[in-house]
This record gives sequence, structure tokens and C-alpha cells, in this order.
Amino acid sequence: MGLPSSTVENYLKAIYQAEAAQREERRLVPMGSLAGALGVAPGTATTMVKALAESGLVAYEPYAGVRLTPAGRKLAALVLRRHRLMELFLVKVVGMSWAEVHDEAERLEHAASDRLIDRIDAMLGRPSTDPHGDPIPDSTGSMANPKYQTLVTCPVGAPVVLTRVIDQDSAFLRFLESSGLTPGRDLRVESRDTAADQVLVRDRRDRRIRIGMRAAAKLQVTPAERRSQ
Amino acid sequence: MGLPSSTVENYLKAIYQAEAAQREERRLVPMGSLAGALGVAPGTATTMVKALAESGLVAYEPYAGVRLTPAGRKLAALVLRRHRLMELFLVKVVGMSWAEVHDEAERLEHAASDRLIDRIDAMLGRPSTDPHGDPIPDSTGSMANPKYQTLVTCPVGAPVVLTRVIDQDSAFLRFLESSGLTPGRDLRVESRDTAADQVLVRDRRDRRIRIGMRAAAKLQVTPAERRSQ
DNA sequence: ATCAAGGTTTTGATAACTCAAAATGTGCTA
DNA sequence: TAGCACATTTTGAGTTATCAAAACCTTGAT
Repeated sequence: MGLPSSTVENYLKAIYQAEAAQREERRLVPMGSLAGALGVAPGTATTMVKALAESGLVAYEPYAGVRLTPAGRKLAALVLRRHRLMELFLVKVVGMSWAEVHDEAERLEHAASDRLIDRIDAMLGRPSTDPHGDPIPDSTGSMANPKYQTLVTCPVGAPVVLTRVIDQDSAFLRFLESSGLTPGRDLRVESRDTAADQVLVRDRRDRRIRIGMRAAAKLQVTPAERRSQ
Repeated sequence: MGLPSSTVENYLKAIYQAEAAQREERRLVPMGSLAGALGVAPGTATTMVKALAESGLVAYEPYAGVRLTPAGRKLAALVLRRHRLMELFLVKVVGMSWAEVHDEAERLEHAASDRLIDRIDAMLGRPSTDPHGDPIPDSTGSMANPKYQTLVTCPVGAPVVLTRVIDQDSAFLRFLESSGLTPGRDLRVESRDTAADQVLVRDRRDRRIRIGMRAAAKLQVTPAERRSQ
């Protein structure tokens, strides 16, 4: 068949991300969560997934769920590549805000040619991550996928760098920006209080930032490099 | 109803351009030429136009043709605005070639938000024409539409400036670029030979450029401003 | 082992867009 | 003014993507 429609691209992308989100490898994505992620009725997802299975992009096990085949995974990665390069481009070159590029890229990713994407990639110096810290697959569809700690799991007191934000919600991103919680920031968890659902974070200038556990879990970090000061 | 689909946008744009292309005002666009412009079967165009008429975007007269209403004209102009700003952006900012941006813009024009378009507009300094010299409608949908002479109609010997190119075909544009026939160039028609289907043009450095009448008619010009040399 | 509660699939419909080919209208020519 | 050539519309059908609701599995709890 011809080019995948943008509907197909969205299904593959959603399956890819659902697979990545689950801790355990080799588990199937349930139809319900796929339908939820795409905002369609469950039966719609079933129908579409059966069609994807016909074209060899996914493996479908009735009543169990769906998984990408290598071909499907590659296609999905290329969609993600277009999405993430587009986001970075909109921020760096067009000057749009971190919080508003996701929805824009969501539409542009289906319209941009490979040629345009490659130009953008070159313009940006073949970047490895997008504005949220998400890794950008290369043009063959392969991508580094490091597992980070989060503000909930990292050691208290240890200096860390905010590396990746796992949420594209615009209001959440605006909050983060206004709190100075953007990728690249040096941080330190001062304390956690599960009962109060609070994480107290200090930034480089020792300013206090308080966030809930749920939000903290979305902020991934890496240990800070030792640095003279 | 909600937002116009990209199919609707394409129909409106095609009708707009067909109206603009015909010399006489107030004439209807025949269904055949509309279908031809959109690459669909005639019956398809009829069906779609009837739907557009239902939503008040066009006036449809069976067996006669179709015409935009003011509402349809405004929508069409905004599509054209998105298209032309996108083309200029791709050339100026992304560095794509004159010849390849049309098809890219054809897809992106339906995916770009007003917000993105306005940023692009601002980045480019609120330009009035795109890379082919086509005027860019403003955000209210109004647009200057000057009538130019062409290399076929302008006086022989008079210095002119190439102002607008009425053809988006990529091969044609590549030819023009390699011949130095791009908007802004100073030219002079040295002679025309209808029998031989030839127009002989001189550029500023007196280099000879020969093109056919059909091609020459696609190149619109304005009288050159007097200039000391 | 059975059943109820869950999620999942099926079924029957709908909307938007399209085509091929039959039917129809229009206007020019003789 | 009769009729032909041509454009246009209609008809019947197909594709893709969707939903609501009925029917159906699977599983965990009793």
C-alpha cells in the first residue's frame, strides 16, 4: 500500500509510546489504553489495529493487546523523529514557547517531507534531544533510550540536572517554566514527604520550589557532574 | 460547522485562483476546470461544490459554474496567506530552493496554526509577496492584486523588472533559476518573433536569454524605475 | 467450578470523499 | 429548429475512519 495516513502514523506512535511507558518489556499494549491515548472508542481501536496487523506493522493478539513489529517500530520512530525535530525547530528557530509547540508539532509531523525534516535536522546541528529532553531518533529510526531517575527516586541532597520532562500538557509546562524547572537546570532534592505529597527542591541559587509527588515523578534527572565553584 | 477540512480549503483555493486567472470579472468557474485543477473526477467536484454552497461558501449555478461568496473568498485568501507565507519562510529561513517549496507549502498550509503563521509573518517583517512574486493577503484576508504586463505584452526595448512568475511547476522554476530569471531581475525584451515562438530577452549584463512565448507569458514585469548608472 | 465485573470485539450506522459510467442538459451548427 | 457534441449531473458503489450499543471473552473472587 501507499504512504501511511496520518491516522496510521498516530496509532503507531501511540503504541510506541505506550510500549516505552511500561516498565516491563515484551508486554502487550491493551486496546483500552490505546483507545484512551488516541481519544477514540475501544471498538475503533480494535478495527484499526486489525488493519495495521494486516499490513504487518503490528502483532495483534485478540483480547490481549498489540505490539509493534520491527517495521511498525521503525515507522513509529520516524514519526517521533519528525515530531521532536519539529518541536525543537519551533522553539529554537521560530521562537515559539516550550509549552505551545507540542500541539503544533502534532499536526506538522504528518505534513513535513523527509527533505524538510532533514534540512531542519541539519540546521539544528543534528540534535539528540528535543525541548523536553526526549531523545530524537536518527533517520534510520534508531534512538537512544536511557532510563533516568526522577525527582522522586533520586537521592536526597545529591546535586542533579533536570534532563527530561515526561508530560506535554501545556499548562503543566507553563508552570514548570515559571518555576524555573526546565531541562538543563541544576537542582537538589532537599526533602520528600510522602504523607504531605510534597517534594522540596532547591535550585542553584538555593531558591525553594515545592511540587507534588505526581509532578515530581514526571521530572527526570541525571547526577550532576562534579564542578568547581 | 467546525473548521474547514483541508479538502474544503483546497476547493476554495482552487476556485479563488481560477477566478483570479480569468480576465473578465464576475464570470463563473466551470466545474470541468475546477475538477481539472484539483485532479478529481467532474462528478466529484459537482458533489463537493453543492456541499460548499450549502455552507454558504460558494454560489453554485447548475450547468453554469461556481463563484465564491464573500465568506468563501475570505477563507480562500487566508489559505493563500498561509501558503505564501510558508513558501517565503521555507526559502528565507529554512533555505529551501525556490523550486521545491510549493509542494511542501501545499501540505503545511493545512497544518499550521494561525499562531505559527503570525509568528512567521512577523519574523519575515510582514512581507507583501512570496518568492514567486505572488501577493500575500493580510490576516483579514484582503490582498492587493495588481495587474502586470508580461514579457509578451510589455514594450520591446523598455527596461523592466521581473516581478511575478505565474507557474509553480518545479521543473519550470528550476529552469528559470538557472537562466537567471528570478523576481527582482532587471530585463529588457530585445525582440519577439511570433512565428518562431521566441522572445529574446537581455539581462542587466546584456546576456541573451531565449524563451518561448508560452513561457514568456508566465513572466510578469513592471516598468523599471529610472536609475542612474 | 461458577459468576460477576471488567475489558474487548462485533455489529450496524454514519460522515466525508472519491470514482466510473449512465443519464441529462446546453448551446452551436447546419 | 433539429440534432450533435460536449460539459455537467446523477447514480451506484467503494474506502477510510469513526461511534454507540449489543454480544462476547477472561479473569479473579467466592
